[in-house]
Amino acid sequence: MFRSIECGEINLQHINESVTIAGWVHRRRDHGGLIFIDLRDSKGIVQVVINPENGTNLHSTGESLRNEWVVQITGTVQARPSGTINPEMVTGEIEIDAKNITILNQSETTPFYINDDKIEIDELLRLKYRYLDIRRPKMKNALKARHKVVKFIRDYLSDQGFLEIETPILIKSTPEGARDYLVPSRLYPGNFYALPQSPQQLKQLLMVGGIEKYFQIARCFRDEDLRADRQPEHTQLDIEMSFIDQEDILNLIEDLYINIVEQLFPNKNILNPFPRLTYEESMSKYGTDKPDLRFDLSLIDFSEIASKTELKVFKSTLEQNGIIKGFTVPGGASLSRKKIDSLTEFTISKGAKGLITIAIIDNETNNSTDLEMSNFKSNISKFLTLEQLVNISNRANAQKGDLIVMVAGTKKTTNASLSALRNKIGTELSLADPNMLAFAFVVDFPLFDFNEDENRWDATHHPFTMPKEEFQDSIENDPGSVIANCYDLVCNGEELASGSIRNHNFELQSKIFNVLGYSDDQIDLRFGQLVNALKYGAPPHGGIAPGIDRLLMLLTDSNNIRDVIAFPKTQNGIDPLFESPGPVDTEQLDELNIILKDTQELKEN
RNA sequence: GGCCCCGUGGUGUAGCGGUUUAACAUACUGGCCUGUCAAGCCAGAGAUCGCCGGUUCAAAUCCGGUCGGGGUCGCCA
Repeated sequence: MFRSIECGEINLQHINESVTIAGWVHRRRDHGGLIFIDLRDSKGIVQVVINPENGTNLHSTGESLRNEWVVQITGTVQARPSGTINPEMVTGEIEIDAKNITILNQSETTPFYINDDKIEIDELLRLKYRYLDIRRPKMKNALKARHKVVKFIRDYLSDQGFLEIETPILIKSTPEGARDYLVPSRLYPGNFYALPQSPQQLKQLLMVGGIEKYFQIARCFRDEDLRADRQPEHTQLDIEMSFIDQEDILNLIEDLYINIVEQLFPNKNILNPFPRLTYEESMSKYGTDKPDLRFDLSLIDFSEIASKTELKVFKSTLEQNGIIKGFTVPGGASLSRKKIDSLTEFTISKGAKGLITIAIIDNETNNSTDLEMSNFKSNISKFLTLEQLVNISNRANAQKGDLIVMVAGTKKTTNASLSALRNKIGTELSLADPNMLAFAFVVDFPLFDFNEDENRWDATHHPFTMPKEEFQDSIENDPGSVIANCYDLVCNGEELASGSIRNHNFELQSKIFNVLGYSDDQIDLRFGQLVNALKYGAPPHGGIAPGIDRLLMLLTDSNNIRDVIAFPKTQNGIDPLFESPGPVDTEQLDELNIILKDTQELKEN
């Protein structure tokens, strides 16, 4: 027996018991006589006292100990003398009177503090020594939380009759959407496997296979540029069900997520039930399909009022089919000139041409509720009449002391920049309750998206999404108008899940492929297996795929995805611990029939 | 590929043209110390300031390039 109990579990009930514990030296306090060791294992920390009266050898071993050495200690649990109880520690009422210490392993001085995670360490260093980083409470807690969530999901779905089924990691490249990671085939020179971007087609094939309720904690691979919330391999809860409609899936996810939060993260608040808004509503009210609903600041369309002014910006925007939108920042009139400038700069960086601001000053010269010219401080006030300014503030529902911000431009950039500005202001004015998880469903996405660059229709979600029944006749003659049985789960401005009801009918699926401009050969090459399967009694089915990493980010208050992944990659796709990707032996390449381009040439490209 | 921010002892920061032999905290090494818990006190070692080039009498400090990290736009069905 290596140990009889774990450090964090010892309490007053164990007084006078002899225990053997093992762990890492978290901290050492050497008083010359008494030596205190805080010993840490995965369950917690306990104080060990090394008393010189218990033997010279024991004491000199105690003196030699250093942080992060691994030791096994046998001793007696005793109550701490009065006045020395540490209320900050879970085990602060007791300590271990050491009788024997065995050094199991020594440690070099670690490259960063293990026993203090208040100091932010350079992330590259943390990743290079990830095994040490994981010893720190923040990472350990994130990984524990992750385990709990995944276990909860497995139990929950399993109880409801879902089967967890693994799908291959080596599949075929279906060049569309994200860039595939490729794996060369040894047995078939010149041919490649691809790592799945998601098990999409496989889970639909499982439905044709009669599984009816499938899930998987699935790894998904996409060779695209990374962000704070994106990794080249991320984990999805992949779900697919047969004989269900959209409501069944939304209800399932809503209930699952409410239970995860309520049972595992009771300090978090949620909106119950989850608000549902259509894509159209979300875009018009928040300028995005993944709104942060922890605060209001909803967008207002000023195009109508703007059309009645002589302001050049407004006129030219409207002439070019653009829009004028904005929102009211409560109390924003007191923001400094410098602050306003930085918000303007931010908005421009998100694609806007500029930012119009109208502050409604609460001045002493005008005590009445009626506003006069002196109440308006704005970069456009000299181009507008008092009546127009009052109309705008009425439309914006703005009071004295508030600030109205506006952007004029194309629908796309106006919404995008205002949405980003809304999030920024929400954060900076602390409008969002940090313990709130504002889950919401966004539904009724368009089926197709016009790709201006390539002058063709793209699938908004993916090509297997089913259009709503009432739009099925317009698929070919008015693709842009077609609304899909497609839905997202969003939370605090993050997209957490995406799903749809799929086409189980071969003819309908073919029509959609036609609109997307696929030739029969392309359909056969990329989707042949799925399209064929639809011909053999495919049941009505649909599903959803929530991102596990992003959910964990929100649940653990992490601000990037790497903090909830044990061994993540940097923004450039590097693993600093393994130094991957790395070169391979010529023999390995030979077996794969691969010849590298000249290294000089590789560098230049 | 574009834009923005960052790079100074092991770690986290300060210094932002000239008494700086680059400062502080902490970690580290040694000594003292029997009730600490971020133990304390004393002493010591440790960075040519990511790299290259330029401006200057003088560069950690200014400029250009480059490498690395982060954020973001493009991209991510």
